[in-house]
Amino acid sequence: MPPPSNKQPAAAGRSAPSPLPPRRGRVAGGITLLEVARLAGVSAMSVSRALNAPEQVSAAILAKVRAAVESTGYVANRVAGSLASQRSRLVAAVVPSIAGPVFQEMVQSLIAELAARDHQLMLGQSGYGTQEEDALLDAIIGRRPDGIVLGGVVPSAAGRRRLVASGIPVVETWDMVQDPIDMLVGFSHEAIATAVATFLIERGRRRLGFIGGNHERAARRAGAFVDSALRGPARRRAVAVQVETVVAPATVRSGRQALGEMLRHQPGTDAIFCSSDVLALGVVTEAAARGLRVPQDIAVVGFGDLDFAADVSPSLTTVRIDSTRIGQLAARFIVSRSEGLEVGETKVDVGFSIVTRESA
Amino acid sequence: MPPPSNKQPAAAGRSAPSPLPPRRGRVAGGITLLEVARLAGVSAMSVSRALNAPEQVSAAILAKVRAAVESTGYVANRVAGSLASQRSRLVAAVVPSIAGPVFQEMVQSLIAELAARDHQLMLGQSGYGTQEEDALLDAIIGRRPDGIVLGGVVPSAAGRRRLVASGIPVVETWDMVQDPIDMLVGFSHEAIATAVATFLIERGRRRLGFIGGNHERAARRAGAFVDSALRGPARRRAVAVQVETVVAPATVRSGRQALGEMLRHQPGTDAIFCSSDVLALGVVTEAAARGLRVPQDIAVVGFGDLDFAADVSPSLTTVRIDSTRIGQLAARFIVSRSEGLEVGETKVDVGFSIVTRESA
DNA sequence: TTGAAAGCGCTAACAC
DNA sequence: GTGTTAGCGCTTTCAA
Repeated sequence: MPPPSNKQPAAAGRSAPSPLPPRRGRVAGGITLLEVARLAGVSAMSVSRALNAPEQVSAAILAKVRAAVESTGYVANRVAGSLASQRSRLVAAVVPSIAGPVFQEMVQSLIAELAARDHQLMLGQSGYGTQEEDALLDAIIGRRPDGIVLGGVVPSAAGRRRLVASGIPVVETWDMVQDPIDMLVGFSHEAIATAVATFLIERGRRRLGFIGGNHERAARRAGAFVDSALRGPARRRAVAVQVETVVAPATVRSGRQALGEMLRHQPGTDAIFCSSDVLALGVVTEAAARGLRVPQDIAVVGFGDLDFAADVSPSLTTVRIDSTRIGQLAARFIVSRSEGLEVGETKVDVGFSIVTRESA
Repeated sequence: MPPPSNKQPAAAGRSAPSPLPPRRGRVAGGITLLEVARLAGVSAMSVSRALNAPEQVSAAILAKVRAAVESTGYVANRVAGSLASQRSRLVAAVVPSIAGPVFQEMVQSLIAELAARDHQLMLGQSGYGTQEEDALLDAIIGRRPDGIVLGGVVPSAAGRRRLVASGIPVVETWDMVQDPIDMLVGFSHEAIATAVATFLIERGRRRLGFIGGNHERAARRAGAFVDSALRGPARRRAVAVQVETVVAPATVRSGRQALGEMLRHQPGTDAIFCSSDVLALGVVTEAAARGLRVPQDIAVVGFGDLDFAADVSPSLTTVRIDSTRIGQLAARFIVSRSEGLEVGETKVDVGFSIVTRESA
């Protein structure tokens, strides 16, 4: 034996020059797979299999392992599992804010659908500026989630590049963008705006208004709304369209104020499309306060079909999106992808519907 | 060179009897710390330090590492980091549902506060029965988060035991329970119910009503409300109190229906305390539909001070909780704990206030 | 079906 | 300040 002999029999070491101190103390931690294996009198691998693929294991081993797990209260460390298997069973979602009820339903269905497939959701909020958003994306990528769901978030060019480079499956939602990063589940803001404009014009409205948040999605909707309102034969188009912008997140209050602005800028407005039911509720409330009758004097269309839309007075005509389906599809796409399954078409337009109620 | 020469220079091997096959193929993965280190011409540890504790590293190395990171687009793998350091920088939160806007504000502030301290939030939804909830807790424990925040969730005895056994810091919120698992940030449902009952009685109301969800928190509030309404000298107490229960989650519709029930069971009810502003909005709406004036004929008090409370008509008198503060404190407690800092008092009552507006 | 070995990518501990 | 070593707790791969 050459120079300094190895003092530590159990540990491996290069054959060559190293002092090899005794056990270096790392913190203990809880019960591990190995301990369960010893207790059950089987190998670690058998425990792992019993837990993750019970069908590959004999009944005898299964019973022993289950008993050992039961008696120790062992809960497998998924951090270690993730590192070894390169699958985290974690999915990240980024939304502008969970405050607006718009993304709630999607997040909820994401959580539920993922839980059913033994995955968990990590939730991030963007909407604090590009800088922070890119940092958030890095924090997410660092966790190597099995997928990333973007809810109404348009990443910066740099963010987009990192996303692509990471190789992590991405599902963009809410918006049928032209050139998706990867997968896509959404609907067309333009199509909605066009449909609502047509809806209002067909009902004889001619002085239209749009109230939306100061973000890109609303802006796109506004543009399409104006365009389609002013298009077509003279008898089938608006004579005026006005757009008002409110600071996101939209509130009932900002809706009330926006109606004031709208009427100041465009007196005689006889129909308003709001980019959120919350805004619409504000508009309806303010209209009542001003002695305007809804829908006789002014028609109001909201967006989201939130839970209160049907039950306020007057009930709200609104655009309904099946957000639950969006969440489900996003979850399924990601889980399937990470299980190596072929998923068919991964660009899905879930469409929308106009729910006609009293306000329009 | 002795027997089977080591074919693989980079890997260690026991000195003794093992066949040592060649490289066993694991999937490649992306760029690793080691590659960045090679590129920068420094050790892996220096890269790790440059990234996590730049103050411990010389400017020269820092620059080299930064350049290498920049050029490769390297994003450190936190799964590996978590396993090695026993700190996941992940915090889990469990709420009954993010659909009810009640927990939204807390979750939002949790996310924000955690992000500011370089932690992420994992979100779970309970409220699918004890079975599922315990499974959810195990899924969470398996990820070894740095902390678990329980929002209005009362774990089963078994769940509680596993939580304690896991050694993971737990913050219970929303409710000043008697015997917390670990840390606690909340308020007293009883104190609120008592305060509201007193508030209404002092304003001359005598036939009180309570409308709440069919869950334990609301039940506690209902009990305390009834108790304190019927306590005290005859001239300062209610002559009747009626409790109506709605299926959670509360909606405007269920509030409307509940008012109907209330008036059927207890005609002449002149004040109602709702366990959510959403219910209160329903009650107010239904009252208007029935020709009852609010607050003259019937006073309504809500709970939550949701964004619309001040802006609907009539504006809602309601109980306000500083949920943002709850989220902040919960995040701070957990992060401090996982950094080994002493946190002082970890049972905090954040209190509440009654916001008086038109409806009462 | 079961087990042994190696290693996922990082950081704690220690030595220099 | 910087590098070396071992190992976090699991799963993949391969061999029996």
